[in-house]
Amino acid sequence: MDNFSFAQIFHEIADFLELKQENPFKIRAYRKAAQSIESLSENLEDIYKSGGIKTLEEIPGIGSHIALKIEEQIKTGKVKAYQQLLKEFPKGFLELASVPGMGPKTALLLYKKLKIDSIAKLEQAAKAGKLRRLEGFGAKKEANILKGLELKKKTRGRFLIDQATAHAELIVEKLSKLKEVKKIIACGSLRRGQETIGDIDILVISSQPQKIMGAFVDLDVVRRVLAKGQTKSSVIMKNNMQADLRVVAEKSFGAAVHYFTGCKAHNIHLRQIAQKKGLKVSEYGIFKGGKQVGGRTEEEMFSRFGFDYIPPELREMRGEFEAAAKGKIPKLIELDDIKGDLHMHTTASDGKNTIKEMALAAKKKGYEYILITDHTKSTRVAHGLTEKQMQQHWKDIKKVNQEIEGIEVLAGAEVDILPDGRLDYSDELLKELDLVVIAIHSNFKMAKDKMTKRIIKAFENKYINIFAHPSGRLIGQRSPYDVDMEEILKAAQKNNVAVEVNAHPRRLDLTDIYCKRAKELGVKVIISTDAHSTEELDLMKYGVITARRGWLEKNDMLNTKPLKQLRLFLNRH
DNA sequence: GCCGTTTTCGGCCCGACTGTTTTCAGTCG
Repeated sequence: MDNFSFAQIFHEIADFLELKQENPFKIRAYRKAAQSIESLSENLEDIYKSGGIKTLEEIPGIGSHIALKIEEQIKTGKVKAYQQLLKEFPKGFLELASVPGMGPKTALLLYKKLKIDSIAKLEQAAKAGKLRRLEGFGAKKEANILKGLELKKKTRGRFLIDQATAHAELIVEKLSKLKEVKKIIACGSLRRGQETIGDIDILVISSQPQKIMGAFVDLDVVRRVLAKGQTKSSVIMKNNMQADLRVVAEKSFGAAVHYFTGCKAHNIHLRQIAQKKGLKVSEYGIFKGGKQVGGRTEEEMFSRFGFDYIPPELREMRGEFEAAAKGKIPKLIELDDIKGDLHMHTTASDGKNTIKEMALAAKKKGYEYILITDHTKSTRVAHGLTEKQMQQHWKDIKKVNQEIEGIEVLAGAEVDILPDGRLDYSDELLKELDLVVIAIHSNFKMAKDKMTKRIIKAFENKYINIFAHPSGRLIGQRSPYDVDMEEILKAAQKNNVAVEVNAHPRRLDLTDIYCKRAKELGVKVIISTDAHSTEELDLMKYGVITARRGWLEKNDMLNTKPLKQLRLFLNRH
């Protein structure tokens, strides 16, 4: 069973306990455990097998009780307490409480009074005007629930990071034109660089919050206003994404930007530390008694408690406080560190631009080198090249390289890993290429051990250099193939294969968690765009932010190095 | 249910907005 499925059980237990109005701290404990499991790079089952209950309890947020439940799941295939909860509540009941505007208490009340136990019944009752007659309800609340239902249907899931970025930039650009806006910044999961974004959080510094609120809810991208208060408003935009705006005074900037960036668990942890020191942290600052003693700058939110500055991408409660206390926060890689892009396509296969166009666009970005990596013959849907075509293509690349000054245009290919682990081209051809990228484009549904062997076999070819989009996932479209990533990374290290962080917002693959694991195992990482057009070369920033979330530094990467060094590392000189 | 440089028991972050209320509960982040 994968970690995500374990986490799901504990998330749901938390949801059920919330319905039962159990001790809120118990509920939080389950959620914390679930999040902790989600951020593990190693498989929970493997951790258990390596040292039993004891090793499970070493995981933060997992204590004796939850460790026993994990063991129970591994040994018996189910958790009794969880099964019990499933029996207690009708199927689909959890979904009720997740309707915007509803919560556990409302859901439970409606179940008791009106026997509502599904979304369909809720909609029926609300439309029939049955809710408004209940105590504590009114016409407005009923209407709000109907709107919540509508919203739930439309906003299926989360948004990709590039879409969210574009919308956040739009709001920031429009509001920053107001003279009352002193500072404006997009915070939340977007600032932390999460792979998908639920809603956009904007923080504004101003002494006239009312004016900002008015301008925000009147923006032409706004479809509906969810809430509008003195200092805080929420809207749904025309693309069905939610945006929240918060206004605070200058003296609270640091505290507010920290609070609004999150994540929640990170915030709670800092507030607990403050509490122990007799201080109080809120979005308004650090307080002693009633007096503000810090929080003007974000740096202060950490330094006041003896921590080094923690970059937003690391604020996920994955050990950042421990590192910050010891002065061990890495100096994270930046976009400017990237010296070349090693995965891109041209009109020769399924790209939109020619070799020359790609090269000129890359040169404009200040890159020292690029690697042209068109598809090989087995990827027929992407017009993969035969050996003969590839040899001609290789000549074309060399020609462009001679024509253009100031950037090295290298000849490569994105070579298919065939189902049996062999490669799509012969060694004779592979060794002619400057660098060889390999990837899987077919037979995604293999069994785990077979898929793992397939990839490791490909790694043993001495002419290959980079393993592209290692998990094969497409966010929101296709799950990763079933593979033992730990073994893959170890094999990559052994065979001197670099792994790719594919920067495309739909891929972001390796994920942050495996970036961190790759670093621990001494595997070199490369960030590439997999661009199919000159515009897509701009996607590099999303790969960089993913690598940052994986705690990676300039020296953990290969395409931050000059070409000579890069080739030396890959034994390709 | 978790956790410990005050603790193995007694704590557990903090504030905004809405709707239905005459002072607050529920939801959200």
